[in-house]
Amino acid sequence: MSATYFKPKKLDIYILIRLKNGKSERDGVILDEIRFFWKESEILSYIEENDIENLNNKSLKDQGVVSDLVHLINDYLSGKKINLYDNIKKINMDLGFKEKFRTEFSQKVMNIVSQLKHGEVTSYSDIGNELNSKAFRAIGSVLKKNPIPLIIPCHRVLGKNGMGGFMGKTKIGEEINLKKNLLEIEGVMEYK
DNA sequence: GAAGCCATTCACA
DNA sequence: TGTGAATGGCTTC
Repeated sequence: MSATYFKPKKLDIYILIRLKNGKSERDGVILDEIRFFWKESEILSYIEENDIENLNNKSLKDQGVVSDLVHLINDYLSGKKINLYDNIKKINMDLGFKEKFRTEFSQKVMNIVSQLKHGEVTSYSDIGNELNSKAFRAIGSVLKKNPIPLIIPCHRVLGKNGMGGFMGKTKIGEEINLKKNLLEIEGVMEYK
């Protein structure tokens, strides 16, 4: 397990990236988690609490992959119309999709969300319709557990009557503002 | 297994 | 607007 963090040029936040090596030698690097922080000190205590070793570890098999990912995220946040989900495959980084989402339902939800294009938004009920399910709230529950926001663009899922939640929160706060910021970067104006 | 939790939605006042 | 019921999958015990 290793981690690195950086401050993107365009947003006043810190982004922590956690990685782990695949099970076998042949496997590449698996993206374990992406997490946002508003203060540098919060990252350090999070790392301590979760017993993360090797911050900015240089021994990870392929450090190039990490800097590629940081570049990709910076490009995306600068307004370039790239789809991180598509691009991450090109840099030989694995998402550990099946490991992260174990139930059929959550895999289907995440599949739909990860197919959303840059600037495209949907709603919890639209996803439900696609799955022939009325489990709108369950869809929210799945998205809440998304450990790799940005890559799986859960910020592109809005409620029928407004923003909906983000990162576990439903009331307007820093988290939801970040969701708004991301949508603004993508040029999405049709939300309240 | 059952109860309780949810990043929702819709109808009705 | 605002409340309250319906909803179904997931987590926790």
